[in-house]
Amino acid sequence: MHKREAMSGETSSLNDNNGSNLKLKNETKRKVATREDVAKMAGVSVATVSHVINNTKYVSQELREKVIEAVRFYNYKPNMVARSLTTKRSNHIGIIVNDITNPYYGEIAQGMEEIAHKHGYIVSLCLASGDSESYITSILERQMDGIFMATTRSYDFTRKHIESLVHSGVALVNDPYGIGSVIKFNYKTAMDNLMSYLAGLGHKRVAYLSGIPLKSTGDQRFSLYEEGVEKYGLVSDENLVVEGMYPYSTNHRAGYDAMNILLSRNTRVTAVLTTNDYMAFGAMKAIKKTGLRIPEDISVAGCDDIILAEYTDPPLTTIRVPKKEMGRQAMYIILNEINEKKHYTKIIDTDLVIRESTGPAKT
Amino acid sequence: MHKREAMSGETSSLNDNNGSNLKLKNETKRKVATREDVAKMAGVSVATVSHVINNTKYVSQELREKVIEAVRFYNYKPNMVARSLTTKRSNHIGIIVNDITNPYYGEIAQGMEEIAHKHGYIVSLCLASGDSESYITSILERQMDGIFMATTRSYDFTRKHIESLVHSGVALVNDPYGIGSVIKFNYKTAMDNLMSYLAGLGHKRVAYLSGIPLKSTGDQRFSLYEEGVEKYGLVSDENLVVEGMYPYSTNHRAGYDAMNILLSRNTRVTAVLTTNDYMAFGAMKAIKKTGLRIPEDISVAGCDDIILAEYTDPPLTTIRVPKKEMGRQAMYIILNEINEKKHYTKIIDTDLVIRESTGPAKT
DNA sequence: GTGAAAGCGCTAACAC
DNA sequence: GTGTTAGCGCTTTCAC
Repeated sequence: MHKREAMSGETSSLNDNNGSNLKLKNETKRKVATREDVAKMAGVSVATVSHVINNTKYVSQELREKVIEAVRFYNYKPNMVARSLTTKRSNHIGIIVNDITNPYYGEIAQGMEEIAHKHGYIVSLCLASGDSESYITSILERQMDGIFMATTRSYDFTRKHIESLVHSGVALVNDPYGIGSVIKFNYKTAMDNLMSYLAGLGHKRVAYLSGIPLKSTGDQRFSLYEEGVEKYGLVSDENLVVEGMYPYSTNHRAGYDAMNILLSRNTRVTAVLTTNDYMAFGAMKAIKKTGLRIPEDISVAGCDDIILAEYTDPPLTTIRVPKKEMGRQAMYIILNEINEKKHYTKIIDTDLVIRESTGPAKT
Repeated sequence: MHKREAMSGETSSLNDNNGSNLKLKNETKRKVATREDVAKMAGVSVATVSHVINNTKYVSQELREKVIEAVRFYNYKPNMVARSLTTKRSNHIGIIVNDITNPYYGEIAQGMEEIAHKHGYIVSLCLASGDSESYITSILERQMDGIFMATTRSYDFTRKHIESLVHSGVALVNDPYGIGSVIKFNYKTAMDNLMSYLAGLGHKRVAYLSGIPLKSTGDQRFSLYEEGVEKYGLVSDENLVVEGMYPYSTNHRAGYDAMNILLSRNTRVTAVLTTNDYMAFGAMKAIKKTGLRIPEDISVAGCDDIILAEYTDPPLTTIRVPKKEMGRQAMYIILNEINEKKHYTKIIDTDLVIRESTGPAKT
């Protein structure tokens, strides 16, 4: 790493007082105006400054204007850290995601941030790949007001972890024990359409590639897959199911590996469903590598409909889920939960999107 | 939204004192143990508790153990908000990105978070699509220690904005005015290889699709493109350059639109370069839509090498940039800058990755 | 309508 | 080696 001279003039610029008459208690620290400076300049008390800033009590037009001017003069910004300390509200929420690299989570985070920002909240990233204990600690230490556990890995969190959050009054969405609020996608119609569509194309042996443990997580889509197999008279064979392995992941690599396992089982599979689109991409790669064609030899369907699903070779049949909307709704729930101390349940519908990665079963 | 009964038993559970003898000043607020509770239980002063927790002074083994036990008993976590107020360090940094939906930014954010988390920092998301002024305010209010402006839209921030950050002592990486530290990719070799490669394939009319204004941002890649055109004797024609339009964006939509503009100009183009992979995806879509083939009619090359570039139809030739590493290094720089009050410059090399979206020029 | 002052949980002198 | 205490910047009773 190349060091170079400080360009901002360091100490000299730090001592430049911007023309104001701030009294600096500590010359070496940041010198920003506080409510006291503002109060002094406006010739009022700090309480009054507080009231005009927060609109928390009527203040005469005259003083109000003086305060506003002083605020402007100093370019004064309230110190949220100090405020949080007294109000016990950090206006800081967290989103726990598997992998922010996956546009699926990116969209959720984006939707969430949109609403959070609009309401004066800030959202911090907690990556579920790390040590979950340390994130719990972080959430607690930072006095976060809420957490959206938008991760398939929420089972990494013990009941004790979650309870310590609840105990501290953290608003929870999608905790693995259903203690807080719940928001989820409803795959029922979309999955039924998908299974019916595949059955209609003559598929008998449809596989399910999962990146996560199936039973413990109660994956709704897997249940619907099983129902579909039954309903449409498909072959029920546990060799057609590839479960995730520790350390569970649902990326393209996981899809690639799962598909190779499936192929090695010689199941005469003609269609595969995956946990998400990323896994579908990996599965497609594995299929092509063996010289098989999509969809002529094997049809592939993903889930999520991330942007890229449209651009793959061939374009991916998948289930479209309103990701950004989930982020927004999760934030609304957290906002409500913080204020009302109530829990909510929200179900969001999904759709089947048919593209070219699925076609008639090989005869 | 369906309301349902609070499942956690609300007030009753909030009054459940967990067996501890915390004195609750305010029964309706969160009741978490403070250092005072811990001190009392351990029979020491609050200062001593502080010292064992922060390892800031020697404390006798005996007291140390007592403190640790009390900490464990209460499951005590230091209140970072209070700590920040006194230390004037929030251990909170921000990353400003265009679009967290783009895996390019996802990877950067992930690398950053990895290092941040390891050092007790938390990273918050600031989406550049929103009102930049409000993010500046937020950064200031929250007393953030540092900001990585990992966005092509940093020109949205005025000099005044940036100076207010500097003035408050916020460590800056990649601010648009070069006041703070700088981290960037070096495209020189990769771009030269790409231009030489295309020239070798017989391409004479190579286009450049940008999502951002070209001159003002000083896009290094565009300069290198121009150099390459010169060096390899390609056709220099401003019709081959499509500049971004306000509101600038570099997503697949922007690529689609830019490609359509290019096609409408009848330039007999045989190869196109784009600002990033997302734009390349859009460009490919536009090309295919007109019935042209890739790469037989038009070659396409992107930049970034996001995961999906490998899976498109056809797989995309692109420039591989170590995104996660940039995130890590940016965080290291911020860490250093916070402690050393120095600025740094870091250049990261990139590579050309040739896939099937580029081929011989149409004759 | 406005101000004084207590207190949020912590750190860092400074005493002892 | 350990304890006391004065703030950090803010909100919020409670007087005036």
